Amino acid sequence: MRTSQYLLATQKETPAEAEVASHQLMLRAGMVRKLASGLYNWLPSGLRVVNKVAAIVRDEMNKAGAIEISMPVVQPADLWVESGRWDDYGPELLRIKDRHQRDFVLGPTHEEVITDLVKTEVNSYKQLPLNLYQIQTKFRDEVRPRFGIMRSREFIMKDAYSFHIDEQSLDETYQRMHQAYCNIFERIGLQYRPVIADSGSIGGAVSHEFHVLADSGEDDIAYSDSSDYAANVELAEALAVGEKTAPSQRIKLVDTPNAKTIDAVSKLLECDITKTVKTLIVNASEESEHDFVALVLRGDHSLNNIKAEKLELVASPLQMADEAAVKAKLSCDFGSLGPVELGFPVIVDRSAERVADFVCGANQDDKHFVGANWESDVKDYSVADLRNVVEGDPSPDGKGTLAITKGIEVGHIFQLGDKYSTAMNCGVLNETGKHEVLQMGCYGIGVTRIVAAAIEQNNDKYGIIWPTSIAPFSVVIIPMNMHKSHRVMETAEKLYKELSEAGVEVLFDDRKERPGVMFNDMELIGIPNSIVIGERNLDNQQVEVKDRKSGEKILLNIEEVVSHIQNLG
RNA sequence: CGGUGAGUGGCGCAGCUUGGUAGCGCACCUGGUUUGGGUCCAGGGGGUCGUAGGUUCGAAUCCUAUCUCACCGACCA
Repeated sequence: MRTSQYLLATQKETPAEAEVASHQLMLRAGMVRKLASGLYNWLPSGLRVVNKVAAIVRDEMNKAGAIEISMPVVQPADLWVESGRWDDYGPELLRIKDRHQRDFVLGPTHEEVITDLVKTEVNSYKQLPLNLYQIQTKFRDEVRPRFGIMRSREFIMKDAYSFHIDEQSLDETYQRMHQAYCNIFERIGLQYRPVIADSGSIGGAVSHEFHVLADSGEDDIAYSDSSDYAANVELAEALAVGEKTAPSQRIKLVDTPNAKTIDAVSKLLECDITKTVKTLIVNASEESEHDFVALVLRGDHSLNNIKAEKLELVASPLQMADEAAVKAKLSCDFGSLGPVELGFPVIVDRSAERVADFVCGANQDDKHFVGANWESDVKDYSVADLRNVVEGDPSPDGKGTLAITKGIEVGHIFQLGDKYSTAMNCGVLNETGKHEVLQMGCYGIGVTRIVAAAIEQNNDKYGIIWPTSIAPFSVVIIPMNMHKSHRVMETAEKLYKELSEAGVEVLFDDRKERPGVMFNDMELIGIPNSIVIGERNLDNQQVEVKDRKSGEKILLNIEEVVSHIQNLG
């Protein structure tokens, strides 16, 4: 491709709306242009990258035994009513009507359509397992589209759905998809982690997210420094920390005027914050005989809502108790609560339970207890994992300690079980001739999001540094003053022809621009290699080949260039 | 949905307080100049000042309504 016949569309200035690196660079490098909030045009360079990513995903999916199909973006509402998600999905689902006033949706995902398809096309267990996928545009009417391509409303996703006669078969395919995803991210060349995830509202039991590690990520991931363990912070199990010491003090009531927070109390009483506990009152579940449940954490730890609401005694969704209602019962404010003689169930975090001689609220305004102990002073309580993990906690798998990093979710795989197949009555005849509902798995990869994530992870002050696997071009020819020098032009044309014929994706910057302009544009776009041709080196029949990532330059004889570039992979 | 801020040539912005010929930089076009890291000079084209209404002799500027966008929050396969 010649730049003179291409739409390069680079720009010097960064549009004010772009916050994150990938968004800024994609705009400046001429990859995308915004059409409206969360909607983007893909320009030639951007589309080339999208297609590269899609090709790798497609190849690995095929290798893993999945079969490509294509389903419509517009879907009839009936199917969503049938699955129950017409009501459950909320405003993120864009609903439209056709000319006959029939309801349709723009597909944010395709569980309904695929389940309906398989229901009619697959009738026997002999046709299973089956894993179907598509690479296709999705639409989600995000509350707040942001970060450019990272969270747009329209995006390209690879979504696969597998169907099984039993859970064992589902698990086999799930493991195979897990491996295929690892292959994809490794082949693209990104730093990533598979993490144990919450299956969320899509339902199902087992689930992993695949995260590209980058500081601008929206999710927090806890991972072990010495094993493969990684989990979303929301889910990471928090083991007990701190030594369990024997009680050495008797409980004592002290005045703590105006000390309503853990910080204030520990400061006033001059005690370490890890020797305090805090008490949070939440609404109890309906099955419970009480109105409230007290959740007790060590002073420096924070409550994990997801863990809390999974407890039997706790109402789901989790709801903090109304302060007035608590005051009516205990006649004190939130700032003076403690687990001693509360009159409703007390659940203590594992780490809080290890603290002896602790400081806690006395359930009287402006009073706290010091030297309190579980066995002697609280007596009736249970212990559970309630808190968020923090950096330095022991890893739940027993190997190493946890660190926390930011990640960009680029893939998510689920074992759905029979949620959709039951709702939509999707089954086959089994070996005994009886109708059996299918087990399902679903596996998504954000193709366009990977493009943005790759930039987040690979850029410098000059621009994008594409991994070779997904670069829009493998090499660019940058001639110095070609329009003045016949020798330069001849060499450039020759190399362009030879590289093109060798099947190398080569860009030829034949614009009548100054060298600095070309260097800057090509570094911004992030092409992995450039061939600089100038009078200077032609005297020795040589050209310069420069690596975008390392900045290293080497001189090569002209006839060596093509094989050298090919060997770079 | 709540909070904050912004809408002026393709992009980045000034002008608004105190109403009176719509400006600057980048980009674009023409000519020259320069040529291994975003040259320099001269000339040129392009804007219903988000939209609608109002006040006024006169509105980018003041008032009202409305739309759009961004950031923070809530929410989220």
